[in-house]
Parts: sequence; C-alpha cells; structure tokens
Amino acid sequence: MSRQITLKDVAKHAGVSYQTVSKVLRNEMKVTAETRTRIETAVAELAYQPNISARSLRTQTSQLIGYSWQPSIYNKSPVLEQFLQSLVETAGRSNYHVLLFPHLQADMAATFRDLVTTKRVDGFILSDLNYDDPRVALLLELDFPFVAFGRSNPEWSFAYVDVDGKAGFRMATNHLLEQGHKRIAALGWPPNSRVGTDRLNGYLESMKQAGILIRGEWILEGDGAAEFGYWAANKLLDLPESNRPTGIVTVEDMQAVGAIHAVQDRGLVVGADIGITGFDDSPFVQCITPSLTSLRQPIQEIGKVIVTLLAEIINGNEPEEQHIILPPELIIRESSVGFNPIL
Amino acid sequence: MSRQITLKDVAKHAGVSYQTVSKVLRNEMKVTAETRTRIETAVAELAYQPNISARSLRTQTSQLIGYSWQPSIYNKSPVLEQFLQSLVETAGRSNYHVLLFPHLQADMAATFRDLVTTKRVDGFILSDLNYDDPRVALLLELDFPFVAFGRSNPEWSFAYVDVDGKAGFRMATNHLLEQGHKRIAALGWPPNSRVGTDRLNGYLESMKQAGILIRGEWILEGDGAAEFGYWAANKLLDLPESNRPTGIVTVEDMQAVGAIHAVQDRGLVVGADIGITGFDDSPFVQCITPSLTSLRQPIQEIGKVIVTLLAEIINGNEPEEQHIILPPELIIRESSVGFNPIL
DNA sequence: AACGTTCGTGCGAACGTTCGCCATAAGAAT
DNA sequence: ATTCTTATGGCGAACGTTCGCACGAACGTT
Repeated sequence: MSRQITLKDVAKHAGVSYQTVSKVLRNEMKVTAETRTRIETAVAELAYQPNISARSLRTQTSQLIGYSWQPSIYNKSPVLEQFLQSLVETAGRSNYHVLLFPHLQADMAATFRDLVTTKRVDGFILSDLNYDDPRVALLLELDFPFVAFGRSNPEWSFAYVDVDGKAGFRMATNHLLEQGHKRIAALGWPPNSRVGTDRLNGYLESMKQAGILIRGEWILEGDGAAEFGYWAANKLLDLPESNRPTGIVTVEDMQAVGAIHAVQDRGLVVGADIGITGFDDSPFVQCITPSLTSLRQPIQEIGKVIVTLLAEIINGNEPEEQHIILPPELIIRESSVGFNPIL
Repeated sequence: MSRQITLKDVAKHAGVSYQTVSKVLRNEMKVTAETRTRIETAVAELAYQPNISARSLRTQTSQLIGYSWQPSIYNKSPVLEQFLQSLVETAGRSNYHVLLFPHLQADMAATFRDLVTTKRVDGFILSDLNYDDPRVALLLELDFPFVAFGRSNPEWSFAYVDVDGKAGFRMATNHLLEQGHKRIAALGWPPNSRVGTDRLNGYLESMKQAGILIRGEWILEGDGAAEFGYWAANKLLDLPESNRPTGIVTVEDMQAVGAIHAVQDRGLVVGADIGITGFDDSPFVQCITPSLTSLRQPIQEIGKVIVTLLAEIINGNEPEEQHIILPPELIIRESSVGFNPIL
C-alpha cells in the first residue's frame, strides 16, 4: 500500500497552505468560493482521508464511545443485537464508533480508569445497571461523560434512558384484570435488583387500584430464569384453591416459559385456566405454544436516544432532558387471553 | 481533570531522557537494573499511562479490530452475546479492542475502504459470510488483515474459522436414523446460502451412506424462519403416507420450532411420531415443549481462535493453519427421541 | 489622506509517541 | 599504550493533525 495522502499533499495540489485545507474542510474558515472548490477537487482527486490518530492526538478526543454491559445477569438481553445495531447506526451519524466492554467484575475499576485517563474513549454507555453500580460511581467521580440504559441510586445524578418497567407491569396486570383475573401473582428478581423492584411496583399499584388485596405468597423473587419460573409457578399452583392465582406476570420471558411448563405439566391450559405474561418480547416467544404475551421495549429508540444524549454531553452541552423514560408496549398473544373462570 | 502524565514527566522524575523511558517500557532497550527500577517507580508514582493516540499516530496502528456482522439475515445469531464476549476477552489479552460494524449493504464498500485507509482498525473479523461476499473481495483486494467466521468462494484464499455444518447435519441425520427413522426430510436455506448448502450436504451424505434414496420432495429450502418451518412441515406431512417423512433436520432452531407447531397442530406428537432437530442450540430451545434437539456451536472457542489468528496475521506472521473447522455438538433432547413407528 | 475593520490566508508550534543513529565510558583485545 | 567492542543512554526528527496568532490587501469611515 502506498503512502497515505496528507493535508500537505492536498495543499500542494490546490496551491494553498495545508493548514488552510484543514480549516476549510472543517468549515472553520471562510475562503473564496474559488479556493474552496480548488481544495475540494484536490481532495476528491487524491482521495484524501484525514488521519484519525493524528486528529485524536491533537484534539484529545477519540471519536469512540464505549458500550459496557454485564453479560448474563438477570436481564440477559435477548435483544442485544438490535440494541447494538441501533447504537452503532446512531453513533455513526455523529462520526462515532462503538467499542465493546462486556464488563467483568474483576478488573473493572482499573480498566475503566485506564480508558478514561488515556482518552481511549470519549464517553460511555452503560447498561444492566443496578443499585450501587460501581461503574456509575467511578464515572461520576471522574466526571466523565456517560449515559446509562437504566437507573441506579436515586441520589446519583446522571443522564439515563430507561424503560418504564412500572408502567409495563401495570399494563400487564391491568390486562389480566380486564381478562377477568382477580388473583394475580408476580414473579420478580431478587429485591436487590433495581429493575425488578421497579416493575413489581407497577403490579402493586395496579392491584391496589383494582382494590385487590395482595397475598404475600403471590410474590416470588428469584434469579433463575426458566427453572425459577417453573418452580415458582408450581409453588403458586400448590396454594389452596381459594387464594390460588389464576394470572401470573413475570419480569422475564424465560421465567414465563418456565411457568407455562409448570401449568401444562399439571394438565391445565395456559390462557383459559392461567394467564401468563412475559417481559422483553424475545423473538422466540411468538413461536412457542401458546404464544406469549409480552412487553416489548422500544429498543431501537432507546439506542438512538442514548447516543444522541451522550453526544450532547461529550460536546459539553447540558441536555435539557437527561432523564428519559420510555414506555414499553404490551404485545398480547395467546398466553393471556381466553380466561375461563371455573366458578 | 489535570494534565496528562507524559513520558517527559516520568523521565524528569527518573532522571533520564524521555526516549529512554519509552524504550525501557517497551523492553526495547537494555539498561542497568537500577535505572530500570528508577523508571518503574516513577511510572508507578505518577500513574503514567501511555497516550494511545500518540502511539497510534507514530506506529500507524490502532490496536483496534473491527467486527462486522450482517444483522438478521439467515443465521440471525442467537449467541451473538457469547461470541462478542469471547472476542473481546481474547482481544483484550493482546491489547486489542473490538469495534462494531453491523454491515449494511448500502455504503459498505466505501465504509470499509475508509476504515482501512485511515488505519482506523488494524484488522477485521467478518461473520455471516456468503458466496461472493463483497467484504471478502474488498479486503483481499486491499490486502488487509482479516479472519472470517465462515467460508466463502473456494477460489479465494483467506484465513477462516468455521463450524463443520456438514458434520453437524451428519450427526443429526445419523441420530434420527439410529432412532429408527427411515424417511428423513431436511429444511434448508436458499441454495445461494453457503452455510445452508454445506449443511445439506451432510444430510445427503448420511442418507446415501444409510442406503436410503432421497426423494426430491424431502428437501425444502426457504429463507423464513418459524413461518417457513411451519409451512414446510405441513407440506411434508401432506405427502402420501408411503413417502411421508418421519424425521426432519433443520438448519436453524426457529425453523424447527415452526415445524414442531405444524406437527402439533395435526395432533401428532413430536418425538414419538415425528423427530425433529434444530441448529444453534439457542438458549430457549431447552425450555420449549418438547425441548429441542439441536447442534451447538463451540462459540467461545471460535471467538478465541479467530482473534488469535487475526493477531498473528496483523503481526505479519503467516499462521501455519489458516483454515480451521470445528465440530458442533449434538445436544439430544425430547424432540428427536422415542420414535414409535406405526407400522 | 490617514485610519480602523474586515476578509482571506499563511505560519510556527504543539499534541505524545517511536525510530534510528550517535555519544560516552568502560573493559577487552592487540 | 592504542584500538576495538560492548553496554548504556541521549538526541533530533517525524507521524498528520489543529490551534492561535500574524499579516497583507481591500474596504469603508472619519
């Protein structure tokens, strides 16, 4: 491969100084229309491409944003692909590229600190947040630009985009109520999960609003996925008939799948006997039997908003709206309809 | 944030020239043990971190590798997360970071060319290859380092790692044969899919080896997922009883799921009446009813090997083994066992 | 007619590295 | 004693940008 084309080459070709070329290309300078076209044709003819490293060195920016997610914890995202795609596409529009950091507990702090001090990235996108998230603490301390997908401690002030899990669970719960269910149970994540408690609150609200007294046994929390769902549903179905739930909302599709199996293994019919809803609308849930009612997150939109927000912050603009909550959408399928109360 | 610590700061602190510090840190120079420790303590005390941009500018390398995949085509990877994780981890060991490029047809060529000429990345990892893949053609033309996950045109010579789809389909087919199936059908992707035809060949081989004459109606190819599986299975079940298949191998879990539904909708039992296998071992397939027999790709291993290979190539070493084929593993579950032939 | 003002452009310096070559001193060899 | 290695370290230059300031010419203004 031949030598790189630099500003100086373009300048010589256009008969101006190379600094002028630089400024013109960045619209930092007014020149006569004629010199501008001279420069532009030179650029085109030589196929000039600015050297990113040089620019980075000079401007102390990398045009890179880091995406940090926590693999395989509670919310093992079934939609990671869509999300990444949305991130990359939006980032590209502002000339940013996306760097990957599946975040492993071990050397997290050191790694992040390095990345920040070496200016390897201009900003971060964090997902899979939880209470006391160390990444948030660190980035706040370093005063480094970042936007989170999800919330953390309320006393921390930072930009985030989140899905309204509470509203989502309200939608799911209300939907089951409308179908005629009265005794509705909820499967959640352990209480230390920010997302889990948030969603559960929606369930509590809806039930309260409907004037239904929630029994303690109806709320089960665990960190397994399908296995937990299976176990929990069995536990619910073992309750005495008078307070045995006929509806179950879950925080995760796989939990719902587990619950469906438990129901089916008892010879009951999901939908008619027991209504079940999931969360995430994973691609496969529309193809299982019965197809699963689930809450779909506007994942593309989230990616877009996050990147846009981050770009603002990196540029030093304080965006007016830093806390964005987007509603999920309830996709109603077979698993939650056709309730046929026995009594 | 305060000014960055540079080599000069360290040098002053250690009482040597800054170039010496640079060389010592990179083990490019022999110094007395004493000066070495002086330098090392200075580095530690000042918490010196090399400036990546400056290094990149000087060395013409970015320590970045690009991962390009094609979102949502045939093999919509259900295991993208695992794969990325493996990539990032392995890359990290060699001080590389992973940059994301979901590859959109539109401006692909231009984008790639830019990335290469601007040295934005040191190498590429491509996945979701197909025949005449334009990315491969371009990178070969530019003589730029890359490793592919998957194969393309046989006349092209480049490093790749791939799963032995043929062997996988042989395993699946043989498994069904062992279960007592004689009439086995195969669902594939369109003939222009490299991966699809490869897998199908395994089926053909196994059937031939078993001395079973394959009927043309048994091979169906389509690019839908669950919908296609559903449609195709129905088509198969509509065949006259004498040559109606009792087993179906599929190139994709979702196809298998579709097929399962078609079977169930006819009141037949998957496993006992019709044996079905999938491909990919997506996380959810162990939780559906019946659980799906599927071929699992050694995805972590693949990521590791790919990155290792790429690092070699970037460093200018011609790896002795550039074509690596790894076998998948057949995970046997309910959907393919318990065959109970009626006659 | 002398004086600001704007416009269009050029120039030197700096960002923090790495690379290649040169300098010095000490010890070994002649 | 002189010369030749070897070990240790220093120094200038370059990578390709961007930034800040200076400078001349043209222009209107007093």
